[in-house]
Amino acid sequence: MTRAPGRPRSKEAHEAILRTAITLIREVGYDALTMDAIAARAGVGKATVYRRWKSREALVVEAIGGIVAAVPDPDTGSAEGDLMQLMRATLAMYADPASAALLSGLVAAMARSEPIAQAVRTGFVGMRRAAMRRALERGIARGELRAETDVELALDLMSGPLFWRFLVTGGPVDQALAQGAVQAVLRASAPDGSSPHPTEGRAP
Amino acid sequence: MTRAPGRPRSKEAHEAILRTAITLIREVGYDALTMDAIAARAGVGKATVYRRWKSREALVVEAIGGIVAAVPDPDTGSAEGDLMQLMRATLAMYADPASAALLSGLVAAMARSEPIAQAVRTGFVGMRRAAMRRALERGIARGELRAETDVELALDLMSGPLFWRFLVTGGPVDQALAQGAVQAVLRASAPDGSSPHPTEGRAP
DNA sequence: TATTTTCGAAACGCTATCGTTTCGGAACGC
DNA sequence: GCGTTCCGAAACGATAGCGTTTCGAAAATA
Repeated sequence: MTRAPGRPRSKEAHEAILRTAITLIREVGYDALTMDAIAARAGVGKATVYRRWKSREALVVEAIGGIVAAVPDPDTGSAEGDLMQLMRATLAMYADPASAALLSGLVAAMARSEPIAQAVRTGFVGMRRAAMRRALERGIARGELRAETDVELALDLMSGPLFWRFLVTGGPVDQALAQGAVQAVLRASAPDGSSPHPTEGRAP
Repeated sequence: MTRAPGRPRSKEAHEAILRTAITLIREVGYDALTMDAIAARAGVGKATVYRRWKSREALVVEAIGGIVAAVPDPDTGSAEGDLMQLMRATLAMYADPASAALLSGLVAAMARSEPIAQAVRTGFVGMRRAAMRRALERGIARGELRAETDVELALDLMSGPLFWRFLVTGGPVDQALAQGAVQAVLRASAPDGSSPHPTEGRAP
């Protein structure tokens, strides 16, 4: 690895810029995000920003990748227990004003920028999704869910209603909703002849 | 009713402005929507726009109210038939690039403006929701669904996954998804002891 | 006909953001 | 110590949207 001459780029500035970008998306959304504001808030010259990223989009893509939400990876012994624990973590995200604003701010950006859409899908959304997928697959392996279960469909049946209520209907994004979605998936994918075993409630 | 003196306001201009606002939200989204562009495209002076609406937000709220999507109100005799027909209409909306762009353009606006959020909820989203609610309630009256069914939850279990896939995962918003969501609701809300009767498929 | 109001079009001054450039100084390799 | 590169800060000209105002013409009432 050759070492370039001259002063090396400041790691602190780099991280401060990414951190500030996320903070500002939370506060004002993606569309209202300006390079001037990022540089000023990060205590950095604009030239320093443009030296590293050629556009706002490129900066945001990298910043999104840096959001590493703490997603649990539970193994309670039952699909219902695992899924509900993951759903509670998602409820907490929607309940946190900062995270919620970030999400709604990114939705508009996703619709207009494919790179940003991919970053969100493989980033913090993808992490949650992967954890839920593992919980479902363990449930299938245990025989709690049918082997032919459409996992992608099941995932969207659980994540979708929360997102929909949060962004569109404005209805409560609460435990009852999470429970209803999980129960619907468990009942729909229950092995033939098995009776449901609602240990946490029944739904809808 | 007294008649004001002077030249009356042009109904044509009024409607052209509202129509153009919708068209431009589809094309560029809400954030990039400008009064100059609306006036120019509508063939109208900016003063004419500002004479009627004091802000872009007020204009958009009224324009949203004018979107009267043709929502079917089916009565096929079964909850499954009715719901699937409504879901197919929703699929068609997502499949239409114009409507889809409009929806994603409005999501960002809803997050930042409560009047706009209300207009969307009571407007074209509310119409679809009301039709689905009627289908569910007929199903309850017929005994296809339990009387204690949480109708609001059931509605969100069906609408949410489509919205989620469309905006976030980018997965297919197709018949299989609609069917999976409807089947999950029907199974979850089936009366005790009844066997499901999947006439259109099984899911997930 | 006289008066009033709206019409489309254009220009106004103002502010904000863009991406670039310049500046003196600081941090590195050689 | 020298050359190079990056640093934060500031200013640059350009573009764009804001909301308002002005203009002569058109459309209504009285």
